[in-house]
Amino acid sequence: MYDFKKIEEKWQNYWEENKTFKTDIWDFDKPKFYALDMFPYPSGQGLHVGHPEGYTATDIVSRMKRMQGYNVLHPMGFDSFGLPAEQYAIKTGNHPEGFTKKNIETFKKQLKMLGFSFDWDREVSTCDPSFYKWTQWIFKQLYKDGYAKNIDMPVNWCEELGTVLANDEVIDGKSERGGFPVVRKNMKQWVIDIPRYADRLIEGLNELDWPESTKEMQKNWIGRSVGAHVNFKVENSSQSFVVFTTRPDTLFGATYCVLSPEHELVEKITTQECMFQVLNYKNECSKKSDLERTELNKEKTGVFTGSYAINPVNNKRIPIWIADYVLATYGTGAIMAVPAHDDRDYEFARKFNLEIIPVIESDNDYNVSAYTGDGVHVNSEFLNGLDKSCAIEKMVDWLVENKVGSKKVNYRLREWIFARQRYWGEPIPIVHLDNGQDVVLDDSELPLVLPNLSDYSPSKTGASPLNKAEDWVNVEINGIKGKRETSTMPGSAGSSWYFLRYIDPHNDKEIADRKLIDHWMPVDLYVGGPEHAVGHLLYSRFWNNYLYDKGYISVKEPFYKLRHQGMILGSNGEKMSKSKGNVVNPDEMVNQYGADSLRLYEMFMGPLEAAKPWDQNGIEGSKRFLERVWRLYVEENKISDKENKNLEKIYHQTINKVTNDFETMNFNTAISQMMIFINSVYKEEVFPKEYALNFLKLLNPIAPHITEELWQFLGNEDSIAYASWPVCDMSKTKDEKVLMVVQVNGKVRGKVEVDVDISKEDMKKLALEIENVCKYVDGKEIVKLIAVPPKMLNIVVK
RNA sequence: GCCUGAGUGGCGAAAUUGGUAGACGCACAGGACUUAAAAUCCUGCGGGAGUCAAAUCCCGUGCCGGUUCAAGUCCGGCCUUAGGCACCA
Repeated sequence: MYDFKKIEEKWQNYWEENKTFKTDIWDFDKPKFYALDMFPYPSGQGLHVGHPEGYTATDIVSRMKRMQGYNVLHPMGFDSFGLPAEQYAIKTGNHPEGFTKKNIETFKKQLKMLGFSFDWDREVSTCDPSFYKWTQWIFKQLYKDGYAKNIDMPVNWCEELGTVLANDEVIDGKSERGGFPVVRKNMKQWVIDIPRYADRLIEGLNELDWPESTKEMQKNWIGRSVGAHVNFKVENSSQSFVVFTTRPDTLFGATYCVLSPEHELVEKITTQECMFQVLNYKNECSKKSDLERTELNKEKTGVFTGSYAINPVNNKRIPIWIADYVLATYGTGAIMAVPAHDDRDYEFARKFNLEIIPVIESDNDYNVSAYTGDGVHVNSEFLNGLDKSCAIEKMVDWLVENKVGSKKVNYRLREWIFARQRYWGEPIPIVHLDNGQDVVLDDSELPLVLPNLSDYSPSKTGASPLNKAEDWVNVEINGIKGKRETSTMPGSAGSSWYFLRYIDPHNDKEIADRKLIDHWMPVDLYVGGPEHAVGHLLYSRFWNNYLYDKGYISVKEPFYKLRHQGMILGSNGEKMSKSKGNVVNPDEMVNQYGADSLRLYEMFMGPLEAAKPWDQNGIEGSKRFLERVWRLYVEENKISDKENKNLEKIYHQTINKVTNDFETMNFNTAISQMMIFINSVYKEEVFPKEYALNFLKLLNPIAPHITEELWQFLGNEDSIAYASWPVCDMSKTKDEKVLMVVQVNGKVRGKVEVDVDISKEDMKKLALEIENVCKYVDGKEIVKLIAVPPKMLNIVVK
């Protein structure tokens, strides 16, 4: 009987005791393979069934690579700073560390129960001071190089959470965690200047084996757009402002300008008569949250400043408005409006009766809409007759010549807001001295460890809970008093470089030994959810590129090959949630069917990246297959030293398909091939021992416990984990006879078994011996014969 | 609105370069074994026509059209759906 409980416990203990999966990190003789999972946040709920999906995928590849002679680094750790632990602390008054540690223990137990071949000696945890020492150290480098800055800026403020949020933590104007409203607020903030790496981060994508959709998402998130700056003078004033436009060629069609309400010039240029309404409008806008701004996006609003700008290209006098459809944070916070060729400007112009001048030829009705298509320029003096790209080029030349503008690239990507007003995060190693200077801590003072608190709750004013630790906050450096920075780093800090730490997790001199980094980076395979497509994966790439530039790493890009696992849905096809009662618990599944069955089922469900509904019968079917394998080996008495020619072909085909499918991560089809193989063996009297042994190796990456047990049952003393991967003899995968399909005019009319090396003439001859084929050919003229020897012959008749 | 994917039996899904659509599994039905049940094994399983049974024929990969001897696969135009972005000038 297949007693999975006994078997799984036995082998998990064996692996642990023998340190079977410990990586010999300094062994550079074998080729290396670094297989990485996105490490989990150790929540109080424990693992859900989605976790083992991605982890099994990397585990399969890792186990195969080990058998193929690679030195494999396959680590696991915990992204352990974060909000739930902090909220637990606020509620109970207990330190979040205890809660986090307990959760990590639960996670580890669950991960071990699933039989993953992690090297647990390399475990890292981002909240561990010996780890965050180096997070702080990297921050320090960024600070010294001017990438980390403490500046006054509008931020996403969440009142409920009492902290600022990064752009990717705000969804539809609400916080990603909790769904609380988020407003814009000006605050002194730590930011990291990621836009300076924007071009690098776009270019780097080219060399990566990543899903195209993820690359596309990153490109869109960075949002590079090429255009021009144009300088507009304010009439009867010494003031001027710069606008950013991607369409400098439409400058002759600019009929007004718009400044964002937050633009610094607004008060300076507004006339006395307009001042009241302008200030009023400004005030209204400042009160709007992001959510309201997007909700109100149906109707454009704005007010006239009373002033006029001079269009540099034709000295035309055009009104200056302010409107919140122009964003303060993008470009220069000011635009030239070309209502004839831009939908937003058109809408605004129609509402406020502003002039619309077409400068691109079309038969568009400007009473109905703007024309945003391409065409030849008109009403544009020296641009008339030119197409878009020529006109842009010529206009930019003109702007430069006349010193009123220049070419300019803008990015949608904003600075990375790198501070949270929270307790449970890495302290920022900065002291603000009373003399106004900021000082970064000396390396010898790292890690700067979090102080204990009795009350972890944030203050409503936005001050970090760390302010309450007065002994910790107040310091003196060289006789000058000062206060420590009290905001902490965001969750994405530690996760932006943890993959480097696995390489040398106990090193207290540097991030990791340089020789080890050189050997082991980049990560060869990285698997995680698509929800990290922009946040984590962009930040990590940025830090890695930066550390490369600093000479600490030898590769620019950290993750060579990336794959996402799709979400496992409830059996009703909806997202699993407690309220819907469709949650599947992995502990229960392991308890009922075993880890091997769960792993097998999750890999058999469908393509890794697809969203798939859970089917309770499916996991039973997977267990049934493992039981079938078990009986074949233990009860059927077919295994012997005899040969069996009948199995030769399918055996080699199976090695070939499983190896290729594991490599390309098509696990579902690899499994179906193994099922086909086992079905064939059942039909035979003799199962050659060599085949039996090698099949276990193929199945081992997916179902490691049962295969270890059967491996031992067949007389082996060592673990199967390092047995050499079977090699396929391609010459034996070919058939001698194949089924030839005979078509007449593209429709299948007959089938006949033929030799693989059949000639075209013989194909025709055999085809015309088939009665049903003759029925369609007789009495007609054969126009053409299309042969794909030996598989298919199509007879075209008239 | 824009950018990515995806749409194939009752269900999850297969299908190198265009070349037998539905492998493998689930569910279901019938049978064998059993006093009986479970387990296991065998058989069938897209729809329709046809037949005692078969042979055989027609239709069928979201919809409409096209290219081709041949289209799930390529091209054009839609529809639906998932994810991402969204007043980014």
